[in-house]
Amino acid sequence: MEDSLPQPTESELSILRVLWDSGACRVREVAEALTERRGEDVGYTTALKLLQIMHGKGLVDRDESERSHRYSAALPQASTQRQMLAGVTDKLFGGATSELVMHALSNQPSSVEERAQIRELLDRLECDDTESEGKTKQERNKKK
Amino acid sequence: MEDSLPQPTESELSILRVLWDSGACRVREVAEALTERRGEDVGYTTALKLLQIMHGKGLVDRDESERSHRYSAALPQASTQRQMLAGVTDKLFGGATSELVMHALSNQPSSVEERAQIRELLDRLECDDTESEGKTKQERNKKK
DNA sequence: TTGACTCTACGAATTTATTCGTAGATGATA
DNA sequence: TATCATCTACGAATAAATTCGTAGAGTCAA
Repeated sequence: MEDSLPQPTESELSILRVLWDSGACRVREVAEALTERRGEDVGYTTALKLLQIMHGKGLVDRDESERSHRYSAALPQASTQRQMLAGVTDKLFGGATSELVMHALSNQPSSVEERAQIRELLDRLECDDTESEGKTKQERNKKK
Repeated sequence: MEDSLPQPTESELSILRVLWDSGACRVREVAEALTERRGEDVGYTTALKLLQIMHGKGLVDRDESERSHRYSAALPQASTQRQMLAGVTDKLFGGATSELVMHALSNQPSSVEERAQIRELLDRLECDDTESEGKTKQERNKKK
């Protein structure tokens, strides 16, 4: 257990990205950021309504201590990325992470530095596997 | 240019997966496969309607030579995976492929063999970069 | 040729997501 | 106090995705 909130919709995700980038925001700031990021105007009440819905779902926290409320993402970016990425891996690759990874690498350009970083991570993962020799993968992944 | 069809919706994607796995299918087969894959019953006419819509969008081809039509995916699986993965990379990681890759690897277990395969791919990509030394990345990626 | 069965087509109900207008409260200020 | 700007709340219009019912045609066999 850790999150288990509803998956954000497309628009909700774009709002979360604003909040992750900028920290707690007022409605006006969110509406302006959205307007800037898409080319198109996003009305004030549109942003407000979305934030209210997201608050209802628990996706954002709300600080009501001032008249203009401040909203912030309820979950850290990494945790949402993980949850949604797992969904994509399932829906698009039948759960095969390595397929997803290889597709991503083959189809989108990467720099030498990025690849080096990925190799490092792979090495670290190799280590983890070695350390826990003798345990099954299930045991290793058990959280508690 | 290569595909440029509308992105399949969630249900449409689940139908495409049936077609990719099984090749050309009749409506009945699709409906049954869907019913099996989700735990829940998917009505015959539901599958039919979806396939008709997808045919309208160009997502599937239809062979009408027999009374019960046969549907097949219009695009290969890999090409759809690439297109949708690019979308996810944008929406979830602001376009940073390497971030997506590292998240995927850190958060979902992988086997030694899979990691070896990924390293191989990374090496191959390294080669490509070396071969085209002196050219800018843009030049290298230019298609024609 | 009648009846049971299966198929396509299509309209329509339902659900979910998105956008926006309006009402009423609050606060600053002339 | 009257006016203006800004805020929240909320209903409702719109759009998109999903599900299903029914009509009508083709096929087969008794």
